[in-house]
Amino acid sequence: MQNELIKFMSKYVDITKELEVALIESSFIKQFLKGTILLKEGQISNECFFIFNGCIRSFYFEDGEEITTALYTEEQTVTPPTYGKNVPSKLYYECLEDIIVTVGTPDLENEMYAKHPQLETLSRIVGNRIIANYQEELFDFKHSTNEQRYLRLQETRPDLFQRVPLNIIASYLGMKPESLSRIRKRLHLKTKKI
Amino acid sequence: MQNELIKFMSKYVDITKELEVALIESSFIKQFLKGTILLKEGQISNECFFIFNGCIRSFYFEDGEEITTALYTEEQTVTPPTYGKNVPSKLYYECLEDIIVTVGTPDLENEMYAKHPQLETLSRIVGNRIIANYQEELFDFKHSTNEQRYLRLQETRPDLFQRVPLNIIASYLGMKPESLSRIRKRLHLKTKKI
DNA sequence: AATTACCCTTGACTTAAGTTAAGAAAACAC
DNA sequence: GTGTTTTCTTAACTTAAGTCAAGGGTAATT
Repeated sequence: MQNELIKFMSKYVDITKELEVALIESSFIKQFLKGTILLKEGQISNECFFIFNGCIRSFYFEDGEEITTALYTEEQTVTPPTYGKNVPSKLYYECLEDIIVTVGTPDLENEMYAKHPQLETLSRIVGNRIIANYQEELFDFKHSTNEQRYLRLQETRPDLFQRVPLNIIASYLGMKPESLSRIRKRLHLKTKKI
Repeated sequence: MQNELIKFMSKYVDITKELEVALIESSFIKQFLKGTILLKEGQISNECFFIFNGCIRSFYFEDGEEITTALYTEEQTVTPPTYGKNVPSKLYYECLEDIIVTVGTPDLENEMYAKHPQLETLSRIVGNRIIANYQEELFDFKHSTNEQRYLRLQETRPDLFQRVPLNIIASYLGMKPESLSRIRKRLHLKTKKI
């Protein structure tokens, strides 16, 4: 199981055998059942996650309505915006499926950075990669229509449509379920006509 | 001038006197005139910037139209998504005003990280902060209307409206200049009625 | 001073999303 | 199995954004 984490990290930097052993020894693997709330609004966030298996969504309430902000699946890291900061979370984190994750905490992280400086380099590099991804996602989203957003998600994360209800996907895409339904209908008609 | 950079960094971690001196000695300060293109589409990006003064925008062409993806001003870092990667940039970076910046390169960065491990910690922490900001910006943008996006920009970066043409701001907000014009008209009418 | 280029606004029309309400369809519980 | 809840779709209506075209304003250029 830990190999997945090593594999993920190896994409970005060379992992020495020593570091690999340290990572495996220090990793806390946990399982949670579908429906588990990992973090509630108002709580302090002291945990981040790397998903081996399953799906997590983050959301908040606005006018009594759940707004889905993110959907995380295998090989993704889940770091609440308030992780390690002493401020209450605005977001809920909920397991949409049974999940298997490693759990990280600020203390554990700092301890590991002190022992293994390469890990800090790794963390910085992965961070830069994530920043570049967010930049691109934001730019793309800003300059596309709901239909293009739907099509892009189908291309980049087709699995989501097999495992997450459409109303949650609609919210994640920033539209109403009715709009998503209409878009899907339009596209089906087009493909049938061809 | 370098004090601004130190001030910026001090927000995130304690800067030792030794590091401060090293930063000041190693910093390349450059000036560019309004209209200068810092990076062109197709070029490799080997420079990042910290803005002391002025305004930079990034954009790309789509169907012959300029799409503005970002607007950077004082105390912001400008890191092209392809910075340090050996791939051609899709984006242009243009000075909307005369600017004063420090210029960073991957080589210089790595040299500094090797000499001053605290700087790597700093970089990691600032990176995490930037990630949290992008997350929030993306979530907010997804779940708001064009009018709310306009109002939020007015609150968070009112200076932009004094220094950047409205058609560029419209593009940055992901809408057409006509829409921005109508939104401003609607809002002016509302405030006058009250 | 006249010309040009650029920026901003306006109006008419088209298209799509939000809203409200209602009803299938599917999943779940008992 | 039946009943219940959740999810998904549809329709009618309202509202707002995109599109196209035109015109006014302002600053820069010659």
